[in-house]
Amino acid sequence: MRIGDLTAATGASARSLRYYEEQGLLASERSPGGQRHYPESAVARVTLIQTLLAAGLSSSTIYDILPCITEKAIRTPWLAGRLRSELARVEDQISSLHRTRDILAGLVEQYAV
Amino acid sequence: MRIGDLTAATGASARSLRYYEEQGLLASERSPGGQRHYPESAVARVTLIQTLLAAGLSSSTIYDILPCITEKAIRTPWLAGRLRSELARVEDQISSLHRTRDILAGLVEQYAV
DNA sequence: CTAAAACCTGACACTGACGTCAAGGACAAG
DNA sequence: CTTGTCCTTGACGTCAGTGTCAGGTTTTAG
Repeated sequence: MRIGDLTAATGASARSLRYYEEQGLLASERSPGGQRHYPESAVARVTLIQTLLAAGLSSSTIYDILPCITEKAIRTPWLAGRLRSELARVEDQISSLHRTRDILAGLVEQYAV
Repeated sequence: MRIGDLTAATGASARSLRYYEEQGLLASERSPGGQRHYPESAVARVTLIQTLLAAGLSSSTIYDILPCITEKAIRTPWLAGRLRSELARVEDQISSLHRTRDILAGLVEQYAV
């Protein structure tokens, strides 16, 4: 598939897809004319990237952990620590969001009365 | 208290406090010489602002909803809708974070084996 | 009174994930 | 072959929250 098909399939803009490639998150083959071609699996990969980005992971963090999602063989102590610290960060963020949700929910409830 | 005391009490930088004021999130009295003075209640207010910012609310959104946190009398249909939509956004973000947490936790578990 | 510390405004810098525009090349359909 | 659509690279713009620096004023301690 070409880049237009991938944008249609994932909702990511062409700009974003090129950016992901620039950051090493997404690979592409090139046609003789230089145009990008993606395998079907790229759809899932882009979806995953979007999920992680939406969770506040930076592209460089995603760059670090993506390989160990797709190829399970890569296990280094450094990577394990990286994963754990990102997990901790995400859990912190979740509890922070819970606090905010409770604040907002309380307000909404007051309004409903 | 002066701005230095407030930074000490909240951890927010002086720059951030001035920014909050610029955005209408935080009020201050001025001394004859023009220096900011805050009431004790400013500590709680800044803490709240930081919580909401950390949850990804924009300063303009916080500007909208802050009055109805501190003064409960303000109830308009528009504001109620605003609150509900922000609540929905936060809850979406929480579930997105849960997905990411599950991904990371699964990886960490694989590594632990 | 004076020196030091704290504060002021204004402005520019930065980061990250894009949007957007320009100027041109690639490619399928007719 | 041509036309229209899709694609390319490169570069600059954006936004939000904050860092930081400059040059000047205020407040506090001694």
